Amino acid sequence: MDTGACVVSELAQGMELAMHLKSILNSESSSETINVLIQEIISSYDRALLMVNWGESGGQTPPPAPAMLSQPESSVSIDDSQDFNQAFNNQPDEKVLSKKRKAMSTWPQEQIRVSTDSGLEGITDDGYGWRKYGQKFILGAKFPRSYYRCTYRHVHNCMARKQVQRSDEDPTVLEITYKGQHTCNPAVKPSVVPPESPEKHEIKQNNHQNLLSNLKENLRVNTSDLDAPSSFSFPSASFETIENYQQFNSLSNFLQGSPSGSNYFTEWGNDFQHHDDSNLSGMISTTASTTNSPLAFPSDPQDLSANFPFDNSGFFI
DNA sequence: GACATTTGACCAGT
DNA sequence: ACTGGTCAAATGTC
Repeated sequence: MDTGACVVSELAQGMELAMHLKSILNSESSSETINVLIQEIISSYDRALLMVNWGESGGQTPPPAPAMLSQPESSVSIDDSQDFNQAFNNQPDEKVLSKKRKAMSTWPQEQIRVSTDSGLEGITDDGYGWRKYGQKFILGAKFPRSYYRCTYRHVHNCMARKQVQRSDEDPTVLEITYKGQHTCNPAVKPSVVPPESPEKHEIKQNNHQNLLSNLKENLRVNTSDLDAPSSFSFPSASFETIENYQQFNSLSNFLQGSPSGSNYFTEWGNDFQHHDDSNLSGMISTTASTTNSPLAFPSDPQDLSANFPFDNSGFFI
């Protein structure tokens, strides 16, 4: 099956699952059933997105779905790579400092590219807290590389790290490399982090609603043209002055979900706007896969069920 | 005061 | 020796 057909199949399956979900949300189904359905919908779109990306990069069929949009604690089966788990389990003891860096190079690694041109600030937020611990100009690169580690490194001995670098070719693209796996669980964060204030909760809810309404208004998937993935359009918004490094750095920090930034934008961004020229793979591309993607889908069943934006012809309504 | 970022210095790998 | 990655003191923000 070619990429386009696979994408259509995945999207169709997602739509079917969404319909099913919508129907059972009106009945008295268990929350477990609902969660399973939601996870399957997410996985389905996840695979479709991967296919689009791989299709564009060479028209190949993607590797087995890594469920890049799924949370690690998902109850649905995820294609957990054995290599990944082995590498994860072999994370070095921090005491062995002399061999630490060498060992770290073998940690599971995932690189994604996120375009800041999309206005999808929240798309890089993976629900984890990150703390910047360094910045360095890399030889041959126009822009500095920023180093982040998990905020709960000491609390949960979480050794997850990530590096963020602006692309030389396209300054609006952030290349984010994740190293290691979180051993902290975002679900237990409230024991460490104070509960969200009502104001923040309201902001978050508004973002959900903005997301959905803007998706409905602006996002269209032309299923008849899926062999040309660029037709899968995501919107665009203007970026700040490129030459101003400080501005970029501030934006970068904002994107990384630092507590002073946008931890509250945990879903697919909050400011979709229509733009015909941007394309999905330019906005997001994955060059390696793990089960712990930074990309998050709305997890609230209400958000997913409300006016799920496909019609029968495969278009977003 | 607590916590985050910045940035020069230091360390380890090649 | 060079480079990338990390540390930690200084500084900023809430």
